[in-house]
Amino acid sequence: MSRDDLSVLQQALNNWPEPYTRPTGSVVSDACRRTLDAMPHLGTEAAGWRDLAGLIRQVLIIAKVTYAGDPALAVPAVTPWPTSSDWDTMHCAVGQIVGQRRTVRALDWAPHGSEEDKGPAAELALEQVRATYLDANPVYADLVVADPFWTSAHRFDHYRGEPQRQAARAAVLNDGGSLIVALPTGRGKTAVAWSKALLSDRGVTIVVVPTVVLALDMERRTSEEAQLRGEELSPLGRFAYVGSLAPDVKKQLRDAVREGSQRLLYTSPEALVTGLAPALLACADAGMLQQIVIDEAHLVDQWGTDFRPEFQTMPGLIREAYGRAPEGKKPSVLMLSATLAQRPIDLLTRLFAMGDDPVDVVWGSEIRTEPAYFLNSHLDEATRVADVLEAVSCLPRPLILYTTTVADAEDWVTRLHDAGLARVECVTGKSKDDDRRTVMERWRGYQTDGETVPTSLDVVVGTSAFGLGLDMPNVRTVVHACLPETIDRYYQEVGRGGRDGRPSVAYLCTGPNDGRIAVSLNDVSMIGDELGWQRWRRLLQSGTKLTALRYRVRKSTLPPYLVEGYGRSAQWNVRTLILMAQAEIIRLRVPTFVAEEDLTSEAEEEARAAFFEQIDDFIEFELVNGTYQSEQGWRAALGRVRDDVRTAQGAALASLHTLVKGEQCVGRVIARHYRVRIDGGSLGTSPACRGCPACRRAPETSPGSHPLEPCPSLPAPHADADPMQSWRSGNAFLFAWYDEGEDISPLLLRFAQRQVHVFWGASEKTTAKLQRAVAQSPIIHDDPHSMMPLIHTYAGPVVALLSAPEVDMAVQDRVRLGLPTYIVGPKDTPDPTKPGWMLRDTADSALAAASILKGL
DNA sequence: CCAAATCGTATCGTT
Repeated sequence: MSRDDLSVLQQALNNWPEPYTRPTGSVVSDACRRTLDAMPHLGTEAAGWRDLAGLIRQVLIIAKVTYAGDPALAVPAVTPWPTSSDWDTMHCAVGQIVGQRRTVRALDWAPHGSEEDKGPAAELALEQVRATYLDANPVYADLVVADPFWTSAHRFDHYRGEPQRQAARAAVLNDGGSLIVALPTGRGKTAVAWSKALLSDRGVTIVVVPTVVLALDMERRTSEEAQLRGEELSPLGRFAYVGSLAPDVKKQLRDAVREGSQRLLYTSPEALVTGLAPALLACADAGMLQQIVIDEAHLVDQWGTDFRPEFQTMPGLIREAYGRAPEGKKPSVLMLSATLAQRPIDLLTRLFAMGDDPVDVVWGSEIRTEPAYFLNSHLDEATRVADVLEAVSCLPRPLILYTTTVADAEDWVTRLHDAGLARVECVTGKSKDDDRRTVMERWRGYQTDGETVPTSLDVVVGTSAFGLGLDMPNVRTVVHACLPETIDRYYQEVGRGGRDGRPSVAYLCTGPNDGRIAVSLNDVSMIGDELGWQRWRRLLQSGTKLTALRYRVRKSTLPPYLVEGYGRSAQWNVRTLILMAQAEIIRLRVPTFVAEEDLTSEAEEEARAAFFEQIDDFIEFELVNGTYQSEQGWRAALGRVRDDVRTAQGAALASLHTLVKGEQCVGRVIARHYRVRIDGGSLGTSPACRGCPACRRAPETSPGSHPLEPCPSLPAPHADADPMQSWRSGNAFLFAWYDEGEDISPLLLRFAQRQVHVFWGASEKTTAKLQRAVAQSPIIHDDPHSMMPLIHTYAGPVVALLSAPEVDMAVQDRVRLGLPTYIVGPKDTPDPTKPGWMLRDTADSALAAASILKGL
């Protein structure tokens, strides 16, 4: 990708200050392209000497690591180009000035941290930074062959690895249950979320995303997909329901959801529980609500508790929809995230359990292998500033500089400008939507519509506002000039680098005041015992009891200790109820209008009008059990929730302090945070580390950057999941035998039609044919040669096709475990457990294929 | 008093 870097760039340098056009067909790196984009603006507001020096340095190192040798470029030695001492600070060596030019060579440089400046650790540090410049595409592990349903839904021939395969299977097999899927970024979770919708020809899938930008981005992708398949997935051709839409468009979208013709719709939690709620319920009533997807599901915990409560009132609406949907047409709930730790898993498991079934988890969690970590902590702010400036100057672009506060981000932009870096902009929560979009386009060098534009930014300084849904694969460096308040935030921000699978650098450089800011942000504001109890009593007293366990209360209810309502009081009531829902004292529900009996139609109309007038102020819940009555029990339960939150938050900050010390491997500390326990089982995340201070000091102890790929197991189907059960007459297996030469495809088809999804031992051609025949029912091809064939573990029904008159070991094991199995084999298959006997004579359930076909 | 973002609907009926 960098073949012509040096010749092209040298030409451009020779031409300067005259404009230069790169020959068509030349192949240059991203860094070279950026240099060419910057050069005409050198000396103006748009490009400074340090921008050019940083980019030229990057081009030289790319050439060095890609082709070896010690390449040089002849660079103008006149203002505004860097002076000799400027090049020095940029870790570049210069030659004598000849004819107003001098040669420049790049020297290796790595952020210096706790490891020795010399010796093997320092050498490793340089090597790990060098790897970031290597201009070569990563070698991916073998692709996994697609299941027939995956090909049918998406036309993909392969999965992006084992975790995606298991996630996709679980999502499509999920029938009215709640499922949490941990899948790393870049493993194609969008396709996983779409499968159910694209496989069927009816039903509505609502995808809840945290921001409008994401909703619009996904709308674009969905439109493209719909166009490509020539299918109408929305009567309006719209897929995002956001506040800024015109009222009539919103109405049409609601109507489309109501009648079930909107196949896919992206929206926010707020819109879901307000504007869309009635349409959603009507859709569920009609049995057309197929699936609700919660994208970035960790935010239910991270944002739901004290920032955007709708993330946690949302399950109330979903539960309502679930309850109303006819039996057999219950909506499935799919929660997706790349970064799930114990606390969010616990919370999602509690809040999103519908009906009596527990929430299932498919654990494909992986640690990113791209970053090499560098750490440094300064006791003095001035040295930190100098250190960060050096890192931002010398590390490869595109680069993100994270701070915690908005003021720091803005200060850094000024500081970098003053230092000669002009291709720098800032994105914080204060930035306007337009500005954010412009920054992305100028930084990436192409617009949302794919149109290429010149790059005019290499560095973005941001707070945590910069990142959600960030679509930029080739970020090479992430620098933190702060101490993030949780390891989740740190890991998420580090993970913005190296999305293309190529190495990146993560440099965490803390200063003296960072600890204080981190602690204050780490503290989640929750209502206390005393005030909470008073609020709860008052809510209950002034509320309406709707049924034995169900209440409607008003958010605006004032607690006894307040005489005047200020805006925040209502918020605290909601927070109190949210905390109680976390404590499982109550379950939140959505306010619904129920007409009283024996009312005249006018009176009912009036009641309805009054209800909708106040609906914003209403919140409904049901009591999970009677413990609310005891103040002691209430306090204890809420205390536990608060403790849980505080403990989790505290641990998430403590992990970061552990990191900063540099004594433990960064990859291991992160992996440890993403290890969870559920139902007594433990779900681990394999540690991985391309490099960090601890591993550089003791490389022999490093977990290395090739972790085991996870192969999550599929959840067991919930009750009554085998519609063929009667054919096994209570036994684990049915033996369906056929005569020599008999065509068994009608039998397999019958199994598929009766909702058996997993086929083992059949050829890919056979299962693909089955999928075409049943179309909407997912067919899973269980490959005997895959890492973990389903036949060994899957607790749902499996059709096992014998290739010879002989029961394979895997099938025997399955039968021994008592797992539901339909063995299809030749008539003369012997019983492996009774020498001399035929299976058709010994099996409790054995039938000829022909008689099964007749009976079905 | 340190960061993060979103949002306003609805209606009838019965084996």
